[in-house]
Amino acid sequence: MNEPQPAAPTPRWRRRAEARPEEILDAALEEFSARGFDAARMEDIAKRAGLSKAAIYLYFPSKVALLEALIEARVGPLARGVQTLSASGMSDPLTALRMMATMAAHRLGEPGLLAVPRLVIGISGRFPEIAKYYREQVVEKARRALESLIAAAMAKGQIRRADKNAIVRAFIGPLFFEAMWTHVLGGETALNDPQKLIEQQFDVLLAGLEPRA
Amino acid sequence: MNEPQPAAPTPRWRRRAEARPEEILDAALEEFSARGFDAARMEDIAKRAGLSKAAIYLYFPSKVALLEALIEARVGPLARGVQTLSASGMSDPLTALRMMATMAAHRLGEPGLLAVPRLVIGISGRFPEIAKYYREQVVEKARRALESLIAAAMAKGQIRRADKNAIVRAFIGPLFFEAMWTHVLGGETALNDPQKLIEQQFDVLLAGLEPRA
Amino acid sequence: MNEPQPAAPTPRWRRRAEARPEEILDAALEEFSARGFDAARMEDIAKRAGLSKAAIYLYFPSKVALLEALIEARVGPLARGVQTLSASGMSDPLTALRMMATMAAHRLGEPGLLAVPRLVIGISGRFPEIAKYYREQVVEKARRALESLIAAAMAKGQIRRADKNAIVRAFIGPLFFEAMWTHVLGGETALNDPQKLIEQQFDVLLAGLEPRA
Amino acid sequence: MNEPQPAAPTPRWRRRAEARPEEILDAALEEFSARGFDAARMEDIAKRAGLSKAAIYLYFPSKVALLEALIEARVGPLARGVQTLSASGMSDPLTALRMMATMAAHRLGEPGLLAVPRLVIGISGRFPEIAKYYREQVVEKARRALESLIAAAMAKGQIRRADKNAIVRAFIGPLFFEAMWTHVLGGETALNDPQKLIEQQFDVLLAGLEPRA
DNA sequence: TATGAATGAGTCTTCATTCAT
DNA sequence: AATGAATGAAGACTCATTCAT
Repeated sequence: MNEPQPAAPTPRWRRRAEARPEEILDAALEEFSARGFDAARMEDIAKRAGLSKAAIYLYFPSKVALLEALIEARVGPLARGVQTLSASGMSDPLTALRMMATMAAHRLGEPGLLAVPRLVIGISGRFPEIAKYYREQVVEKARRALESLIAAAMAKGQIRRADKNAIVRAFIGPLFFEAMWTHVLGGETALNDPQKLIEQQFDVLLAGLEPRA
Repeated sequence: MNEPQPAAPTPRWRRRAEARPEEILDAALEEFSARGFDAARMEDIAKRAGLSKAAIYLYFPSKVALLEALIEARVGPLARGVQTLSASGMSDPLTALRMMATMAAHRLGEPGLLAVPRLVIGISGRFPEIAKYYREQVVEKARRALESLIAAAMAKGQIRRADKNAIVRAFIGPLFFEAMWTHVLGGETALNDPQKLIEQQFDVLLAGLEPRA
Repeated sequence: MNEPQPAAPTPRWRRRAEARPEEILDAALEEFSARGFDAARMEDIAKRAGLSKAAIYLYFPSKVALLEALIEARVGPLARGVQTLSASGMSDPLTALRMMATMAAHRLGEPGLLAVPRLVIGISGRFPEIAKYYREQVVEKARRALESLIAAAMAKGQIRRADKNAIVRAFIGPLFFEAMWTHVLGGETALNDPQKLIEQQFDVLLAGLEPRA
Repeated sequence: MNEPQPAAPTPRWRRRAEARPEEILDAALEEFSARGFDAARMEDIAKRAGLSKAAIYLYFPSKVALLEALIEARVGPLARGVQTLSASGMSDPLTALRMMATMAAHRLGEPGLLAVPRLVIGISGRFPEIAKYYREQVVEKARRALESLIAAAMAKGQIRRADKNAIVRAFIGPLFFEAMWTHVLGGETALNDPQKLIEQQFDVLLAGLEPRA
């Protein structure tokens, strides 16, 4: 008796249980975003995740731990995405850059796009470690990835030589600013037509980077 | 005898009392920045301002009111500064823009430069009204001021015609990003030589805006 | 085997939890009575109820809510009692009145008899709504019940016709005054022999109401 | 120059100053009545009396002292009034009683009539001493005065012999109840026609006290 | 006499966290 | 795995009272 459950069909409730941490993180992100880390209440997170307050502690030992897990969970995919993208674009870096910008522009419409960065900014005073972690794992990686593309583009003569660092900033900065403006400060602008937005932006940037005659 | 009391002596304690609100706001900004609005304790703010907890309530009726007063107090000068600057630069807009960029770059080194914006970002979820206020009073105004300068530069043929909105973003975005990177996320980069930083940046931007032959 | 669990065991702690609100109300009444609503401390109420301060808030959302719940809880039974009593005495109203007076006289000895009315009087300035509620639910109802009995007694010729309102006052007033005198102002008088007290009182009253020849 | 102000007319400000304590007591009574002793704020009392918070402490050393002074100030006249009244009515006690009832009935309309008693009731739990003082100085004295009158009326054969204590209660009780009902609990009744009210009441009472044939 | 400024002590209320079941 | 109940610790806010002027 008590034979091994053949091929372990993973009863539904178990799958649920396994999904729990993820659900909790989602709920936490929403609450943290809406209220800020300190004002967010564990009880609300629990309710949103469909659990009791106490149940969260079965998965995360504390509120801070929940925050850390949340950041970590959101950081991985992002970082990987950026790297894959840049790696795969090495053959034609300029096109790759343009595609990335286009993708970014399209995603600018998504609410919640900046949820994590905004959260990180909000807590950066209280948890510098987390801010540092985020910088290293996301911003720095993205920066490096972009730098590689730019370096490649220069090497191929697609753009003229200039300070790579400045170019990275010129590339990310405006997008970041636009996103902040829209999603954090509540402004409503050029986003109606993201495609146009990014073209204009890229125009200006690329015009400045055209290989000189 | 009984000469006119020269310029009203104003007993020391009174001057003190009049200076209080400002001292409190300073203390509040420091605490809010360090801990975030919710985690900051009124008692710490009071201590930092050299008062008792209760005394703060003689000047501000609540923690939120303190926050609002703080934002408001910091917003006025900033907005005014930007407008003055842009107004006075209308005769030679391109030079004005370059000067503004230079000034900004130099101030990038100041810690606390982003204290208010960071704070605003942190509370934007909980107090959208404040975020909106900041956007309208600071960011929007700055944006418009820059736009005027840019329009003037175009009109004078100093730079080629292009989407003004995009140019504004291209101007502000990189600086904002750099500041965020440095002061909020704890990165340490090009700031060693702000002069160089801004030159590179401006180079890239202006190259793209050179009037076409 | 496995007989039906007789009458659902309900673990002790659960029964405890269910009894909590009542225990808290008792404790609250005692503290409110002893100190007055404003001077009473939630912590003392909690201690008296055998809970932590915070636990009270699991059952009542605020101090005022606790007060309201308390009044409401004490009002129901009282009102019902009065009405039952008067209804059941309709066949011989005079006797019923005498019985009610006797009962009242006997209860005059109980300390805490006036706890709720005194509390209501004390807060009537600050919470007129509660005072009104108490008047309508208790005093008014009692008044009406007595009036019915008196009307019935008149109809039956047990007492002479006179202003019913005046008779009600003549009936309640002295008892109320005596109770106030004793329990609130700390006087100590005729209460030693409540039976005698009420007889004298009733004598005077009834003599005035004897049907005229 | 600077001659002696002839006959010291007591400069106006001084008279004001002398009137201060009384003004403060008035203000205190109003605030205490409206909010209850504990909820009343010294600042509000001061404002109502036209002084600064701190100035009150020039006249009364503490909030409790203010309360005590208030009670004491209101008690004196009342007690004296009652005694004068009863003393002067000894020649025709029954008429005196009727007059007193009439006066009481007329004053029933005054809001604030019960302000002090209500206040005393409200604080009786916290300051039994004050309650006792009020009982002894006011209620007890009134009681005794009434008892004298009643005794005199009996001696003169104006009313039949009965328990004096009961008669006093029968006399005061209904009036007290009516006043409480109206001014404290917010009911609105027979007060429209106080003359009628008291006649009915007296009718019932006196009918029971008519000398038996 | 009078007051604006200041504060210490206290109270309500909240919330992350624990625990018995 | 899950939760209803409970609490300790903490923080915003209030207010009687004091003091320098």
